[in-house]
Amino acid sequence: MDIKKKKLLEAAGWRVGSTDDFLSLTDEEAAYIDLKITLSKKVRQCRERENLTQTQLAECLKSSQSRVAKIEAGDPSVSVDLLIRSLFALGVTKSELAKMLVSQ
Amino acid sequence: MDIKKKKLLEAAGWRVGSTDDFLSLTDEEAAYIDLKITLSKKVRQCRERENLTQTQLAECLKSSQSRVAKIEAGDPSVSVDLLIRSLFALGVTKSELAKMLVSQ
DNA sequence: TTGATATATGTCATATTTGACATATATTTT
DNA sequence: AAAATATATGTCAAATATGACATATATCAA
Repeated sequence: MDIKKKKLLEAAGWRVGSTDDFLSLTDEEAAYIDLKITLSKKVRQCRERENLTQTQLAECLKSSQSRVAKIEAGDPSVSVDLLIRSLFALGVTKSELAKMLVSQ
Repeated sequence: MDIKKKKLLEAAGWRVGSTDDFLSLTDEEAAYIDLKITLSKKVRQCRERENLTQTQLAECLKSSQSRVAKIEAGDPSVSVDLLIRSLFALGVTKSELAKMLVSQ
C-alpha cells in the first residue's frame, strides 16, 4: 500500500478507507492533488500575511466565508481555478505563483 | 465578464497587455486569462513533442478529441483544472509546470 | 465565566464544466 | 485528384463546482 498517496488523499479531505480506488491512484492524479494541497496552504499563508479574515477575502472573491474555509482546507469540492483566482485576488503574480509550486 | 468578447479575442489569438484596456479587466481577471492562455499553448506544445494526436491525448485523459481541441484553443469552457490535468497526463511535473509559468 | 469574533462543516439550488456526438474544415498521404 | 487522417466548432445532457445559508466549534478579550 502506497502510504504517500494515502496521505495525499487524506490531507486533501478524501475519505480513504480500504477502497481499491485509492490503490489505483495514478501519478497524474497524485500530482493534481499535491498541487491543490500546495495552493490551498498558500492561500491561507497569503491571507494571513495580508491580515484578512476569511470573510474579508470572501468579499474580494465575491464568495462566502464558508467557501474560503473550504479553499484553505483543500476541500475536494474546490477547483484549482478557485484556488488560483484566490491567490490572484490576494495580489500574487504569475511568477510568484510559479515560485510557490517549487518551494513546496 | 463578457464571455463573448473573451471568446472573440481568444479566437483571434489575442495577446496579453492589450486585453486590459480593451475589456477593462481587473488585474486578477487578466492574470487568470493570461494563465489559461499560457497553459493551453503548453498543452499543444507538449502533445506535439510527444507526437500524439488530439484523439490519443483524449484517450489518456478519458476525454474526447473535441475537448482537447478546446483545451488547446483556450476555449472559455475549459477550466484551469482540465488544463493542468492535461499537462500532468503529458508527464509534466510540478516544477516543470512552474517553469512554464515564467518562461511563457 | 461571558460575549464577540473567527473559522469549520454540512446541505442545497443554481451555475459552470464536462465528455460525447455530429459535422465542418484542414492537412497529409497515396 | 481523392482518400485518409487530423483538427475545429457547435450543441447538449450529465457531472461537478459554486455561493449562500445554517450552524457548530474555536479563539480571544473583558
